[in-house]
Amino acid sequence: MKIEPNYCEVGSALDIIVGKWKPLILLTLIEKDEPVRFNQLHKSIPEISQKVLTKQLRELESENIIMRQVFPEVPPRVEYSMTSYGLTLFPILDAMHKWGEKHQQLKLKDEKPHNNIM
Amino acid sequence: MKIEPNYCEVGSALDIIVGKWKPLILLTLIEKDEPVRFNQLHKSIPEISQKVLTKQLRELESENIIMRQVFPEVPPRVEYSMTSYGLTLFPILDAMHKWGEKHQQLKLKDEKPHNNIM
DNA sequence: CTGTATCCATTGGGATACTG
DNA sequence: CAGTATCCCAATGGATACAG
Repeated sequence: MKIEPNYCEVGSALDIIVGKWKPLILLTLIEKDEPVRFNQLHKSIPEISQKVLTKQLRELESENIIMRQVFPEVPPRVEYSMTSYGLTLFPILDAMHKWGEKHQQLKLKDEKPHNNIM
Repeated sequence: MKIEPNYCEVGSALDIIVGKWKPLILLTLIEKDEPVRFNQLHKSIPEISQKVLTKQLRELESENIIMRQVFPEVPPRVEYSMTSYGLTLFPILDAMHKWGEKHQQLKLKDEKPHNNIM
């Protein structure tokens, strides 16, 4: 284990990923593997409000994790996609995903069968 | 890439790690590799207030990521250590650390040499 | 030494309505 | 379609003082 807390860089990755919907946004973009329109993104994650979706996209964009392409058409079209730099985050997302899967399964296993009356 | 956004578990890992000082706390405990007293922890991370340190420790403990051992002595002694479950987070922290290192170095490279007058 | 208890400022995110 | 603009709330974290 060669991690030096006093020279810790974990924060920089975390800062980028953290945001209630950012992992989901990133995973969606990674999975589709092609530019995705704003509205598609919103449909993939309906629980998020437009304001927040826009904000998190802007933040990811400003970190150069995702790309925003505007097509001067009517109606307007804006497409988002991962940058190659953004894709370097994949090992992190993947590690978290794998961990989460296991963790979540354990949680489910621990749950009592729902045979309680009432 | 086998990540399904609609069945996304990334959040569960993230929820545990997120907290302004949690990564640092975890890395410290992992690095020392032995029980660490509250005060030692505080000295390792002096910028954190007692209140917040306590709170983040409590949260990690309630997720079973770290262990809290109280020794009924005077003056009181309380030692914290990683649980074996907590250690399963290591691949995630490690992935983030490696990414951060690279990322940070790039940032440093991009900086201008500080030879500007004033 | 290892905490609580208060009080406070900032932020993140949600609901809703409006716009080019 | 792809956003802004407001208003609002809850949660996070910081400063400080106190306690067993």
